Amino acid sequence: MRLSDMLTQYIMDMLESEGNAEIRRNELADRFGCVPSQINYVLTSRFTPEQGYIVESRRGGGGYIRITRIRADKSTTLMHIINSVGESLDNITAQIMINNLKSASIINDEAARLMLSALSDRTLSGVAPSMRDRVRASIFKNMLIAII
Amino acid sequence: MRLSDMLTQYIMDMLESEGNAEIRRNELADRFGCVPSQINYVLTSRFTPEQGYIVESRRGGGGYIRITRIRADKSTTLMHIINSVGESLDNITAQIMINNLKSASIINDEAARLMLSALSDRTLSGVAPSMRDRVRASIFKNMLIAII
DNA sequence: ACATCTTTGGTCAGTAAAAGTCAAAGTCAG
DNA sequence: CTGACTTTGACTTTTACTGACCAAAGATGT
Repeated sequence: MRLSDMLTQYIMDMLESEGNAEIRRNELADRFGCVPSQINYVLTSRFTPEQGYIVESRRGGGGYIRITRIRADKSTTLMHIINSVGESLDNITAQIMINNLKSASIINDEAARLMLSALSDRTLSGVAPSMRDRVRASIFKNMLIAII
Repeated sequence: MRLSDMLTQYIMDMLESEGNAEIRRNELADRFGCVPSQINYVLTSRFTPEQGYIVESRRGGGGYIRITRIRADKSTTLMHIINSVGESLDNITAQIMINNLKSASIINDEAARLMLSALSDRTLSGVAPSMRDRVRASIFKNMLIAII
C-alpha cells in the first residue's frame, strides 16, 4: 500500500473517531518514516476544500495542522428543504424540488428517479385523494431524512 | 496462441477466481515479455463496457489497473422482483428484498436507504391501515421500475 | 521592548514510478 | 492483395516522494 494512502487512512480514521484531526507534522512524518513534506503532499492532494475538508495550521512552538471535514451543503440544504415542506405536498412542487436537488448535485440521477417515481400520482393512486398530498409530504421528508 | 489471447485468458482467469482483477501494467507486460502498451490494446479490444467490463486505473507510483465484470442481470433481477410482488407488500418483506438487492450490489446504499424510508410504517402512517400494504407495494414496484 | 535563537510548518523543483496515446510496422484470414 | 487485427516503441501525462531552502510563531536572554 502506498505511503500517501496510509497517511490518508490514518487521518481519515482520526476524523472518523474524533470528528476532527489535529496532527504535528514532524511527529507524523517520523511515525511513518517519511519526510515532513510528504504530509503536505497528502493534505493538498486528498484533503482539499473541493473534497470537503478544511486544513488549518500554525507554525512555531506548539504548532499543529488541523483537518476538519465540512459536511456543508448536503445536510444543510436537505434540512432546509425538509423544514420547508409542511404537512402537505403536491406532485408538481415535489418534482421541482427533486430536480433542484439534482441540479445542485446533492442527489444523483438514480436517487432522483427513485423519488420522482415514489411520489408520482400514479404510484399513490391507491391513497384516498384527501390524504394523497399528506402522504406524499411524509414520504418525501422521510426519504430526505434517510440520506442526510 | 496469440499474445492478446493469452493476456485475455490470464485476466479472465483472474476474474473467475477472484471476482475482480487488479494488475500492474509493467509487471504483467514483463511476465508475458511484451511491451506495456500491449496490455492497453487487450483491454480496449476485449474488456470494453459493451463486453460487460469496467476498467479503472491509476497512474503514478503504486499505480494499477483494475478490471471488473459488470453484472448484466440488473434489469433481469429487478423485473423478477417486480413480478414477484403482488398487490400487497408488508414492511418486513420489503426490507428483506431491499437488503437482498443491496447485498447483490444491484442498488447502492443510498438507494436502499431511500427505499426503506419511503416504505416504512412510520412514513405511511397517514395511509389507512387497510390500504397500507397495497400502497407500499405500489411505491416499491414503481421505484424499481424507475431504476431499471 | 527588542533582538536573537529555536521550533514548527510551507513551498517548490526535481526525480522516479506508474499508466496512456498514437501511429507505424507486422501478421493473417479470405 | 487487402483490410482488419496485432504488436511495438517512442513520447506524454499523471501521481508519488524527497530534500533543500523559506517563513512564521513561540521562547529566551538582555
